Amino acid sequence: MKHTVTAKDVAKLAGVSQSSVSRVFFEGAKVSEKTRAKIMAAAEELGYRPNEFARSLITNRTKIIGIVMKGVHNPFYPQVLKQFAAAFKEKGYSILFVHTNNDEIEAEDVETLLNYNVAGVIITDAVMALKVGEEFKKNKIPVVFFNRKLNSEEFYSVSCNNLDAGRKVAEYFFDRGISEMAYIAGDADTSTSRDRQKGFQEVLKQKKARYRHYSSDYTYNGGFKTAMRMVAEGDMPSAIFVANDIMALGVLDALKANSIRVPGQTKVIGFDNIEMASWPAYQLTTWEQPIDKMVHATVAYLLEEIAEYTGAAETLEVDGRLIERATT
Amino acid sequence: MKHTVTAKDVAKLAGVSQSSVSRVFFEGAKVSEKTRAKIMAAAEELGYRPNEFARSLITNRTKIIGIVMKGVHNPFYPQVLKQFAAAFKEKGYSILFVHTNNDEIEAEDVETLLNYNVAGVIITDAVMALKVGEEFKKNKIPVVFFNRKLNSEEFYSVSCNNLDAGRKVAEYFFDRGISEMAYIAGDADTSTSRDRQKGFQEVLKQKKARYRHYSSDYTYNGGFKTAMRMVAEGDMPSAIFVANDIMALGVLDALKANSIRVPGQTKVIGFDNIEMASWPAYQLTTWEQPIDKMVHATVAYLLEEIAEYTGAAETLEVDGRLIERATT
DNA sequence: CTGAAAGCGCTTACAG
DNA sequence: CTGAAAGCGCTTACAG
Repeated sequence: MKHTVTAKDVAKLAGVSQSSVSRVFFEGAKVSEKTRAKIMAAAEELGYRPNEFARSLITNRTKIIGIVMKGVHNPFYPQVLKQFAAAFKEKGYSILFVHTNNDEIEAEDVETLLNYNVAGVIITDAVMALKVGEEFKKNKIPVVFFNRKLNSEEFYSVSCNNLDAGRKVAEYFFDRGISEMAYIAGDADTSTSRDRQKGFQEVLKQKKARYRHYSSDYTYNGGFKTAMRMVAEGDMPSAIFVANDIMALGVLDALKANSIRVPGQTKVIGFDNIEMASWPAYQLTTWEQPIDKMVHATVAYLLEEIAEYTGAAETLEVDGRLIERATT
Repeated sequence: MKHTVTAKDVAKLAGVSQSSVSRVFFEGAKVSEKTRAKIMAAAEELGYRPNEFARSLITNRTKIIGIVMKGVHNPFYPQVLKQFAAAFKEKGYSILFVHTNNDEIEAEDVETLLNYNVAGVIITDAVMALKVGEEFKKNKIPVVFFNRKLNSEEFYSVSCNNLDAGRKVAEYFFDRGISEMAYIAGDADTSTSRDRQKGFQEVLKQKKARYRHYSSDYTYNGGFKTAMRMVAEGDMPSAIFVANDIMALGVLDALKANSIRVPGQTKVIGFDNIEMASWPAYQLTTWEQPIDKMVHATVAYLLEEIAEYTGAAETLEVDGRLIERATT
C-alpha cells in the first residue's frame, strides 16, 4: 500500500489542527506567520502535497483545461497546443488533451471533459453538436472555439480575420496586374476556408475578375493532388491562393514536379505561416495567423469566465498580415 | 450555483439506496438486472454522471496518464502524442499533457503529475533528475521513457534499436562501395543520437573506414546549417547519415541550395520516417521507427504496472527498418 | 442482492 | 487567529 501524507499527518507533527494545515495550502486563507512556519517545516519534512481530488470534490472547481484537437498532421495545431500549455501552466492550470478522430467531437470525449469537471474547454479543429454545447452551458463550463467562427453567438470564438485576409490577398494579386486566379479550398465545412474564400471572391467580383475554385481538404496530399489536376487540365492560372500552408507546400511540390516556375509562371500564397513556410525549399509567401494574440485572447476570456461565469459570448477576429517570400 | 446530479438523487428517484447506484456505475460490482434497469432509467432522466474526483479520492486511483513532451517542432512527437491518446482512450484513460521548455523536466511539472496522482507517466524527449524518479517510485507510479534509453535499469524504456539501425545504415553505404561518410548528430545528451552513432561507427571501424562527425541539434535549422558548413569546408563526403529526419530535410535543402546533387554527388539517410520524408520535394531514404509497436509496448507495460505495481523495469528496443527512397 | 454506515482528504462556516 | 465539526460524492466492508 502506498501511504500518502495527509494534512492530518502534518497537523500532528506540527502540533496544530488539520484546518490550519489546510489554510496554509489554500490560497487566500489567513494564518499567522508563526503557525505557517511550523506547518511548512512539518510539511517539508513529510513531503506533504494537498490532494487535488479532495480539493476539487469540496470546491467543485478544478484547475484543468480541456483541449480538443483533431489535426496533429498540420503543424499549426501542435504549435497552438504548446502555446496553450505554456500560457495555462503560468496560471496554474493543467491541460487535459483530448484527441478526436472524427470531425465531430465524440460523445465519449465530451463525457471525459464533463467527468473531470474541467474549468474550461478549448475546441480547435473539430465541430460540436448543438446538444453537446448545451451540456457545457448547463454545467457552466466556458467553451472557446479556436480558429473556428460560429454561426451563432452561443459560444466565444477566436479566429484570424479571415474575411479581411482573403480580401487583402485578392488585392495583392490584383495590384500586380494579375487577373486569372484560383482558390484552393480546405474542408468545405470549416469557417476558415469559407471566410478566406468569401473575402477573396468579394474583391474579385467587385473588380469584375473571375477566378476558379478548387475543393480540397487542408492536407499536404490534398494540395498536391489538386495542383496535379490543375496542371493536367492545362490553362494554369497566374496566381493561386491556397487556404492553408500545408496544402500550399503540396501545391508547390506538384508545380515543381511539373517544372512550372514559381513565381514566374504562377504565384502562390498560403495561410498560417507555419514554420515550414520559411524553409529554403519552399520560401512560401503566406498570411500569418497571429497565434500569440489568439492564444492570449482565449486564455483571458477563459480565466474571466472561470472567475465568474456569465456565459457571455463574442466572436473575436484578430488581424493577421502578409509575409512576403519567394513564391510571389 | 450549478447543481450537479449525485448518486443520491438517482437513488431517490429510482427508489433504491445510494450504494446500489454506485454499484451500477462501478465496474465489477454486482447488481440485479431489475434494479440496474430502474437505476439506469433514473440516471438517464437526471443526466447522472459519477464524479471522477470523489471516485479517485476513495479509490486512490485515477484514470489519467501524464505525457511529458518538449519538442512539438519535430512532427515525430505530435504523431506519438496522437497515438498515445488514441490507445489510452480505448482503455478508458485520459491524457494530462505536460509541456516542458527545458531539457530537464521542471519541478513544477512533476508536482502537477503527482498532484493529480496520475496512474502512469510517459516521458518522451526530456530528461529527468534522479531525485525526481525517486518521487515517482515512492508513490508507486510507473514511468516509461519513450524514445530514450537509460543508463540504469531503474525505469522502463522503449526505443527503436538504434544501435542496430546505425550498423545497418553503415553496411548499406559500405555495400554500395562508399567509404567516405559523415554522421550528423542530434543533441549530444540523447541516447538516440549516441546509439545511432555508436552502431554506425562500430561497423566502419571494423571495415577500417573513417567517417567525419558533425554535432547538431535535431532541428531543421541545425541540419541546414551543418550542411552549409560542410559545403563551405569543401570535400563533401559520398554519404551522410543524419540522426533524424527533420535535420535531414534541412540537409537536403542546404545541398539543393548549393546545387549538390542527391544521390549523385552525395547520398543521405535520415531517421524516423516522419510524414514529410515521403513528400515529393524530399523523397528521403530513412530508417523507420516502428511507432505502433513502441506505443503498444508502452501502453501494455503501463497497464500491467497500474493493475499491479512491481516497479520492474526493462530496456526494450524494437527493430525498425530502412525505407529506400530517392536520396540513396 | 441490497442498505446503512464509515471514511477517502480536503474546505469552510461557526464558535471561541 | 485557531480548532472542532460538517460535508463534498463517492466505494466498500459489513450485516441482513
